Amino acid sequence: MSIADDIDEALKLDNQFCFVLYALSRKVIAQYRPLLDELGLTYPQYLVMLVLWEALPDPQYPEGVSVKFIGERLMLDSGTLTPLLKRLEGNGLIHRERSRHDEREVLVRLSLDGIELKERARVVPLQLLCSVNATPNKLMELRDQLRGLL
Amino acid sequence: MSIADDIDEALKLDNQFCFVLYALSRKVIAQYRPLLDELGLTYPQYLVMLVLWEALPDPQYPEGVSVKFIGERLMLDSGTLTPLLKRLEGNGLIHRERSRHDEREVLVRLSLDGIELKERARVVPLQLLCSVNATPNKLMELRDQLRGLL
DNA sequence: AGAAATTAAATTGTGCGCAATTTAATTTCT
DNA sequence: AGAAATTAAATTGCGCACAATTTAATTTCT
Repeated sequence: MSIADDIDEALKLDNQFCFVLYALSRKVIAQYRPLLDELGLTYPQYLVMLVLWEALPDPQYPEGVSVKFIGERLMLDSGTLTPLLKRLEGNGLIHRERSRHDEREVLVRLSLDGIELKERARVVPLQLLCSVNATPNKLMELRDQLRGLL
Repeated sequence: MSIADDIDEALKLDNQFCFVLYALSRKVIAQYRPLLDELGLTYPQYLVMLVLWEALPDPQYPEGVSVKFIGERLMLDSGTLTPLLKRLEGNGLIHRERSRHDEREVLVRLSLDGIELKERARVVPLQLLCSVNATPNKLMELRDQLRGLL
């Protein structure tokens, strides 16, 4: 087995870590789709709602959280988030307004509908678990290993 | 710890397997970007080239491979592939033409530039490995575990 | 205080992904 | 053979991702 052969092997699709990651990520998101359709959310919108449901009860953010805050949690920039947040606002799930303390920031808060949606979203994680071909413990173990690469 | 608390835990961003998958997939693709920029390819275009470099020397496909074949390897449909292949054709890396045997099919072949590009792409897998924070063996192990979920 | 640098969002433009539909060719029935 | 069903790509439309730029507000220097 020569070095040239090693390089040829590395160029094969099935040997590529990143392709498996890319394909599996799309596959699992596809498994979320029917569940999130019920809530009227896309997967990235669902992630934003998770951030808001988790942070906004916290008295640390009485006026809402900034776009920057959401972007840091999800590793997304304003080019992705601004139009996404406008859609969530258009669907009545959130409010957006400029911060009074720092006019550069836009603060995002949940609307009543947005707060209520959390109850309907509670079934999603367990439902999804059923459609994945692995035990919860195995998934947690894999999750922790993958997180180490982030 | 009540069941309601378990559900609240499951709704937290950091506990979600899928978010880690989604974020890591984007992060690793971002690490490919500077390398692929050198080749004038996006990551999905690189994957198509990998399929072609791997399949087209095979005498089983003397006339090229169909869009369907590429789509099955990459788990992508014609809605994604048709415009992507048109861009690769526009950049002179591939040829596309209707099959004579079955006019429904479009056969994709490598151009001379497309064949030559493989030599320049040979450095990519090793270069990428250097930018990932894990040993090759660890990555192979993770890859095999993730592939089990595909 | 006033210029320069930094920061937060928004905007613009390109390229995916994917659902849904359309078009055209081939295969399967009867 | 001819209708019906199936198949392969293409097309249409929407929503991300992300690079690059712009706009406006705040902070840092001197």
